[in-house]
Amino acid sequence: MEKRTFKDNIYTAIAGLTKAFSSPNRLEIIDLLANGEKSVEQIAAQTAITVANASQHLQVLKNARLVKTRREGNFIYYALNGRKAYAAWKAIRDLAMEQEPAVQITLRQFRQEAGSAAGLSYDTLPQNDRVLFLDVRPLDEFSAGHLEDAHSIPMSELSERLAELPRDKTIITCCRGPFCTYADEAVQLLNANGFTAIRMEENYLDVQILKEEKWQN
Amino acid sequence: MEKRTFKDNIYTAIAGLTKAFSSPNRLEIIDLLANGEKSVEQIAAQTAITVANASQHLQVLKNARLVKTRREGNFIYYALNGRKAYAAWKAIRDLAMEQEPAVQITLRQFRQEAGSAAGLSYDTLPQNDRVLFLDVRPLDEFSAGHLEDAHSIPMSELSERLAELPRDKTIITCCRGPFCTYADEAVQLLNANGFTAIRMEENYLDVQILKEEKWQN
DNA sequence: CAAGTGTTCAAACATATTCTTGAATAGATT
DNA sequence: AATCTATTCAAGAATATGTTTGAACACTTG
Repeated sequence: MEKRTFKDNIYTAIAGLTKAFSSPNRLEIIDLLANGEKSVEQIAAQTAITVANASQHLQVLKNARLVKTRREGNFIYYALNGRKAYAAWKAIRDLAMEQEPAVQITLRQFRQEAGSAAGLSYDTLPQNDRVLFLDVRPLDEFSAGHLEDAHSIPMSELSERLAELPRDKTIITCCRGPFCTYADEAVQLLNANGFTAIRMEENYLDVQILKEEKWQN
Repeated sequence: MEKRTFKDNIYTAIAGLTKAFSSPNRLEIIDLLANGEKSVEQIAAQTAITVANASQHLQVLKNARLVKTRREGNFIYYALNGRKAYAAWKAIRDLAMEQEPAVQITLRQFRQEAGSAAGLSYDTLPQNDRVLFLDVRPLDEFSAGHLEDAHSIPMSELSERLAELPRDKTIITCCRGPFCTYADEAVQLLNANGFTAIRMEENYLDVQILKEEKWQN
């Protein structure tokens, strides 16, 4: 094989993969699927994408092997395909948060308006009995994976279940990650009700990766 | 700010970044620049891209803040902008090598024809005096950064400088990374001349990241 | 200041990508 | 077998992207 042919083939193949990452809608889908499998309808409902369009994006992701499918009854559930697929999305996300001004500005402005200020990074958080980790994602996402010591109250039920929460601890709200707004809404609600709440920046997968890296060495 | 506006802005901004990664030519440029700064002409010469086209791709990369520039005399030198930019490219590359059949097949076939078989990963390599690390990249790239204990002979000079190499050690050739062919050519030349040579899979930056991760924890 | 060199720009063309709409399909339920 | 439901497909319009070509620009050197 020619040296040039080799390189062309390699970089073209990888570009096929990165193209799957290069649409806002697909990024939102990836970010969503990182929190557990979802049907096409569920995905369409949680994003501003129509069902047909979501289906097409999912085909693109599937052809790039970024997602895998599972059928159950009438539903086809899509899920992220493998740890490295998430790792790639995380690397891109981290890069954007570090050096993409539009991302930084938008994040800062939204958080400021939402009253949730800057989120805290997991590894700067105290791990003692003065804090409570509160996962406000829908229950099925919590079931699919969560921080060991997290308490679950889906955002949709939070206002009715405030009694479950301690008033003498700092509540760390966690959700789907830095671009998810559940944790911001939770912080707002909790602070308005006399609790002390802060949002965590990462999602549980990020924390898991962090811990694995620590163990590994 | 509306929740929806927030997410649209965020994911659109990040997609702007990933689009910069989504062209074969730009990926080749990124992979090249990871080994040290280069002028537009140099980049065009090392790839199959015309100067004008390379310049345009570089503008795209610059707008995405993936590369930075430095002027010296008549030349403008482009370099990768920051560790996270490389980390993102590496995450994508690793993902592709793990689960993109086209990449795996092309790599295997090329290496087989080149007689360099499968490359070895740095962390599986013995670090004793039975091996010699031989960096066959051009001298300026070696100068920009290399493995501590590596010996440098640019591929273009290798055939005339074989006398410098020991016949009683295993020679580990290293170059720009898994998609660079210098190390394969070197292995072929060395084996044909009675040396024992194997190519290393990673480049020096990958090894550096690997070592940092070990130190960190 | 003129000439030379490296780089960028602008226009034009061909090709890809995205979203919408409405119909088709595959599997489950009745 | 007929019906229902979730999902996918197909076609078309609007927009975006990649490459080539030739000219323009910016800086250095004579």
